[in-house]
Amino acid sequence: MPELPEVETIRAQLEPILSGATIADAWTFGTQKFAQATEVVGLSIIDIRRRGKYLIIGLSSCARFADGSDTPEIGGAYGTPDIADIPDIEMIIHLGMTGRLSVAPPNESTGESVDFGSDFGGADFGGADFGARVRHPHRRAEWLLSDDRIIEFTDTRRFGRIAVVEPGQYSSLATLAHLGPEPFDDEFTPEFLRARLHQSTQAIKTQLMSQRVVAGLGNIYVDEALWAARVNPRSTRVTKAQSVALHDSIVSSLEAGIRNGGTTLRDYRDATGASGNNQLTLKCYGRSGLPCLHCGGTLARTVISGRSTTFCPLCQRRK
DNA sequence: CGATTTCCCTGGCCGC
DNA sequence: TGCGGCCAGGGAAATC
Repeated sequence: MPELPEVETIRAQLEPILSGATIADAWTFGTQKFAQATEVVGLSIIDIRRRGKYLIIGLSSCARFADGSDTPEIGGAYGTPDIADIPDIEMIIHLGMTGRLSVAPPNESTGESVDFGSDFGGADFGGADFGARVRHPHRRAEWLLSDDRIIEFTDTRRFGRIAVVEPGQYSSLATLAHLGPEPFDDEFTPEFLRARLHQSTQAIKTQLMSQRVVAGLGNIYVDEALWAARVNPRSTRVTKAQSVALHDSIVSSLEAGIRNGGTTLRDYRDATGASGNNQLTLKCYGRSGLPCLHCGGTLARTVISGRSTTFCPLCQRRK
């Protein structure tokens, strides 16, 4: 499931190849969750940023860049734009559980049908601008670029979402509107973490999953971070020492995820179609019944706010 | 208003 | 081999 490291991996791959591209046409699967994808036709991509698990694609009707040219200068870290303009429009993409983004080259974009393999059997939705084209059966949106490449959004389980908004106007996306700080920002400190956790009586895992305390954690990285910090997922309070350990483990588990190209358990692929490698480094998630790598006890499974949770009953005792 | 529960989706897997 | 049932889970909506 794409969490912050997976979304960041995809963002870093897409920004250099899509900055400056102009969207010539768009197609969407016929449901409300993806319908707004067509509202960006005619606009140019000026940057691709990320907040938590949300991709934010900045678009302008008249792309101008900081150096005065009409082409972007690539190289900014974490989507920092080198563009003078503030986007006219933002397209927000959430990958949900199974969302994938990729960019098809021109020779696969028009003309002959694309062979997706015998198990797909996708229907031909060919239109005038996209040409005759067999779409993957779980394709939810496509954007045809003026250079004939196609941005493809595929989402088997349709938990993803696409929204087009005025820049910074996120009231239609409640979670994004109330998103906590980025885990790598200076604002996110052990003191901040502890203070925010103590504002609610909900279980720590529930709070971290809410995105309101800190942005970007999902089920995998939450379980990893709580285990590494030896904090019980049902705790409602943390000591100062625990807040330091938990802050550190949140940051380091997410950094490891990025460094390893994301976690592929089943569905996740990056923008090139490649699997990540972080699943090889997981020490807690999915290991219930196996030995705890801290204390040798047996990791247990429970359910917290409807989510499968793995933890060590011995070294993650409630305090 | 905050906390909790339900629902959306589909493919993979299990047992019979 | 086929099939019913269950599980995975981010986030929005409904309910408590």
